[in-house]
Amino acid sequence: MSGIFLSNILQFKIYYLFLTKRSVKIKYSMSPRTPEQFKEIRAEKKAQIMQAALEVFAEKTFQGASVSMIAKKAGISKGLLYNYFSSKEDLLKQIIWQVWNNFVELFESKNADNFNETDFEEIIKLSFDMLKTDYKFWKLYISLVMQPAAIKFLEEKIPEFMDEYLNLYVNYYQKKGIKNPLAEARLLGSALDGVSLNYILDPENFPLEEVQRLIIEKFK
Amino acid sequence: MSGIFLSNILQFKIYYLFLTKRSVKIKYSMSPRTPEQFKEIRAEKKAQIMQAALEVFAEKTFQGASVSMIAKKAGISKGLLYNYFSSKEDLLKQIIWQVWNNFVELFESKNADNFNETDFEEIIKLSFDMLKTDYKFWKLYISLVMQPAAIKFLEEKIPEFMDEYLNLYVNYYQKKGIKNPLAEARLLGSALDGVSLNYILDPENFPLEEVQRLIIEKFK
Amino acid sequence: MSGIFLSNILQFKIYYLFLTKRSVKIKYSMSPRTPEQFKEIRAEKKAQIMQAALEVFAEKTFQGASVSMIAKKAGISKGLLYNYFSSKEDLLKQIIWQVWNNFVELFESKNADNFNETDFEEIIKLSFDMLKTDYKFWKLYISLVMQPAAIKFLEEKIPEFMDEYLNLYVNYYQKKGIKNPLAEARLLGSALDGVSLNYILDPENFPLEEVQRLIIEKFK
Amino acid sequence: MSGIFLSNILQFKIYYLFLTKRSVKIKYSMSPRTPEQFKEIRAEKKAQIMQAALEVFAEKTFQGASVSMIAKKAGISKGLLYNYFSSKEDLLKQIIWQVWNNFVELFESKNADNFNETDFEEIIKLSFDMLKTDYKFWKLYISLVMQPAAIKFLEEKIPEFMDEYLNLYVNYYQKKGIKNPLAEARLLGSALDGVSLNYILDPENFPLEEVQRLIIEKFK
DNA sequence: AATGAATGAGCGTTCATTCAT
DNA sequence: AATGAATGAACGCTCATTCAT
Repeated sequence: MSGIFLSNILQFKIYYLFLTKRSVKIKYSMSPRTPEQFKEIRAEKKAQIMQAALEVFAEKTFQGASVSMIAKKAGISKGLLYNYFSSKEDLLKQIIWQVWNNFVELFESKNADNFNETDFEEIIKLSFDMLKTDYKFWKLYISLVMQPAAIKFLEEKIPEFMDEYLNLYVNYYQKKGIKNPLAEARLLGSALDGVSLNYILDPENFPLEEVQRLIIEKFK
Repeated sequence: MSGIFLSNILQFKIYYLFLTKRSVKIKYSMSPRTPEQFKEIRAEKKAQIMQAALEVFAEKTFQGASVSMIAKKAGISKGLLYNYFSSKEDLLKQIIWQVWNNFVELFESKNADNFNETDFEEIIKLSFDMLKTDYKFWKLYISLVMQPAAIKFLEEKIPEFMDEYLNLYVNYYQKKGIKNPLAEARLLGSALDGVSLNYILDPENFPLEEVQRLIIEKFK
Repeated sequence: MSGIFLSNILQFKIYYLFLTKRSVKIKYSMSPRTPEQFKEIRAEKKAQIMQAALEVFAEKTFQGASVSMIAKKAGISKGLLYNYFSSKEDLLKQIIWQVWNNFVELFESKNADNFNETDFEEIIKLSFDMLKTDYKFWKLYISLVMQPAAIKFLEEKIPEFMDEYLNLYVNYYQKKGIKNPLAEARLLGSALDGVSLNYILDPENFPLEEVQRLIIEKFK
Repeated sequence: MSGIFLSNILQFKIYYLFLTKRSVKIKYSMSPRTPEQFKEIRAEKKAQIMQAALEVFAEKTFQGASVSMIAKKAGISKGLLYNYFSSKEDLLKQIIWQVWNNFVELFESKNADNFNETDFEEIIKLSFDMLKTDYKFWKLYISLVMQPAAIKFLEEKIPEFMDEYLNLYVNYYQKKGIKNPLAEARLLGSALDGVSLNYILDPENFPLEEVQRLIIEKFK
C-alpha cells in the first residue's frame, strides 16, 4: 500500500457532491410509479444509507458501528437496509469501492507527459483547498480508510494503480534532473498524507496555508 | 491533536523494552511468597495482559477484539483479566496512558536549548532506525493509536504537551533564521508521520534510507 | 390419526391431475374480460401458487420455507400472494384440506359391500402403480404430511373419516372369516404406510414389485 | 435410506435411560470443584439440554424450534447453550449421532448365524414392548428423524449399516427356504416402521397386542 | 490468585406481513 | 390484479461482565 490513499484527495470532490446532493427529500406524484421512478428512489435511498454509514463507521469504527445505528441515522428501518445491501460488510465495500473508483478514474485521465511546474503548484493548491472546504468529508474518509476492515478491501486494488500514480511524480522529478526521483515522490506523498492527517486532527491550530507554501517551495 | 503521535517514535523504545522483556515466563519458588513477590507477580501478569491486548487490538480493532481472545493470548482465564482491569475499555485506557506517559516523561528530559544540527540529524536517524528495528511494535502502535477509541483517550492529554514538543523544533528553526518556524516544524512532523505510515503499510517497497537522507537534506 | 394418511394413495390421482394440469401457462385474449374469465384466472393462479408452495414446503419444511421462495417459484410477487392467501399458514391449510377433501370424497364413493378379492388385488396394484408413476408427487406429499404443522390441520379431520376407511377392510376380512379383522386391517394399513415410506426414501434399491406380490399373498 | 430407521427400536433403551436418568438436580458441595466435578456438571447439563432440544425439535420441527425455546425448556440462558453446542445445527447433529451410535453399536454385537425362530419372536416382542413403555421417547424420536434436517445427517451413516441389518433377516429367511428373502425382509422392516408410526400417532386406538401377534404369525 | 459456568443485552440478519401506488 | 418498498419482531449467535467456588 502507499501514500496515495490519503493525499491527492482532490479527485474525490465529484463523488462527494454526488453522495450528498441527493439527501434532499423529494416528493413523488401519486400516480403509479414507472420503473424509472423506482430506480431513482432506490438510487437516492442507497446514497442516503451510504452517507449515514460513512458517518457512523468513521465515528465508531466498522466493528463498533451497528446496523441499527446506521439505519437510525439514515431514517429507515433495519430491515430495509438489507434491501439495498446484502450485509454490513457489503455496505462498507460499496462505500470504499465507489470512492476509490471515482478516484482512480479521474486520476487516470491525467497525462503524465505534460505535467509541469505550473500543474504541480496547481494540484497542490487544489488539494489543500479541498481539504479545507470538504473538511467534514475528509475527516470521515480518513477515519474510515485507516481501519483494517477498509484496508482489506483496498489492498487488492492499490498495487495496480500505484505505479501509475507514482510515475506522474517520478517522471516529473526525472525531467527536472533530481537525483533520486522515486524517493522524492514517496516523500512528497508521505508529506501530503501526514499533512492531511494532522490537519484533520487539529484543523484550528494547523497552519495549512503556510505549510502549503512550504511544500511547494520544497518539492516543486 | 498533532503530528507527534506518529513521528518521533524514538522515545518509546524504553517502554517497548519494558513491555516485552517481561513476557518471558518466570518460574517462582514454591516457598510462601512475600508481599513483594505478590506485587511483582501482579505487575508482570498485568504487563503480560497489556502486551497481549495491544496485539489483539492492533489486529482486530478495539471493537473487533474480544476479551476472550485477549485472555487466551495472555494465557489466562477471562475472569482473571477482570482482576486486573475493570473493563475492556479500562484495559485500552491503561495501555494508551502508559505508552503516553513514558513518552512524555522521556521527552521532557530533553533540553531544547542545546538542540543543534548534529542532534537533529541524529534524532532523525535514530527515529528511522527504530522504525526499522521495531517494525512489529510500531505497526501495532500505529494501528492502535489511529482508532477512534484510542484517540478519545489521547485527545485530553495532547494539547498540554503539544507546545513543548513543537518548541524544540520551532526554537531550532528560529535559531537558524527560518522564516516561518512553526510551519516548518509542523511540516517536518507531518512528513515524519506520513513516512512512518507509508513505511509501515508497505515496508518492502518503501525506500526508507533514501527518504531519510532527503528529509535531513530538506529539513535540517 | 391412522395409517391411511400414507397408504391408499390411489385416490389422490384426480386431485393431483387437477393440481398439475393447470400449471400450464394459458394466454388470454386482450379483449375485456368477463367475470368468468376473472374467476378462472384467479383459480388458476391459486393452483399455481399452491403447487409452488407444495414443492417448497416439501423440500424445506413449512417453517424453513419462506414466502419469498414460494412467490418466486410461482412467478409472482410476494404481495400478490397475500391477495390469494391470508397468511403462510393459510396457504398450508388450504393445500392440506384440498388434498384431503379430494381424498375423502373419492373414498366415500366406494361401496364396502361389493369389495371382493379381485377388488383387493386391484386396489393394491393400483396403489403401487401410483407410487411408482407419480413418485415425485408422493415424495412431496409425504414430506409435507409428516410435518407437525401439517398434522395439526389433519388431526381434526381424521377421526370422523377413520371408521369408514377401516370398515372397508374390516368388512372384507370379516366376510373372509379372519379371526381379528381390525388388527388385520390396521396391519395392512401400516404395512402400506411403511412400504410407501421406504420406497420414497430409497426408490432404487427397494424391491417394489416383489413386495407388492408379497402383500397380496399375505393380506388378500 | 431404509426401514430400519423406525423399527427395531429396542436397542435405544439404554441410551434413552442415559438421557433421562440424569435430569435430576444434584446439589454439589461448597468446596472448590475438582476437574472431575466440572466434567460431571458439564455432562449432566449437556444431557439436560439435549433432552429439552429433542422435545422442542419434535414438537416444532428443527426449523420451527428456536434456541430460546430450547434454553427455556432446559432452564438455562441462551448464551450458556452455546457453551455446550457450537450451533443449533450442532445440537441436532449430536442428538442424532448419539442415538444412532448407540443403536449401531448394540446391533453390531448380534450374531446373524444364531438367529432362530425363538430369537425372532423375542426381538419382535421386545420391540413392541419398548414402543409401549417408552412411548414418549419414540414419539419424539420419530418426529425428529422424519425431518429433512435430521435425515441429512443420517443419510451418510445409513448405507454402510443397512446391509448388515438386512442380512440378519435375509439370512434368516434364506435358511427357512423362503423364495424371495430380500423382499420378505424389506416388507417386515416396512411393516414395523408403519406400525411404529401408526401406534405413535394414535396409541389409544391402535391394537398393538393383536398386531404384534399377527406380525409374528405372518413373518416368523 | 484463579477458574469457568452463567447471564443478558445486543449484534447482524431474515422474513411474514402491510401498504402506497 | 399486481408490485415491491417498507416495517418490526424474532431469529441464531456473540460477548463483556459477574459470581460461586
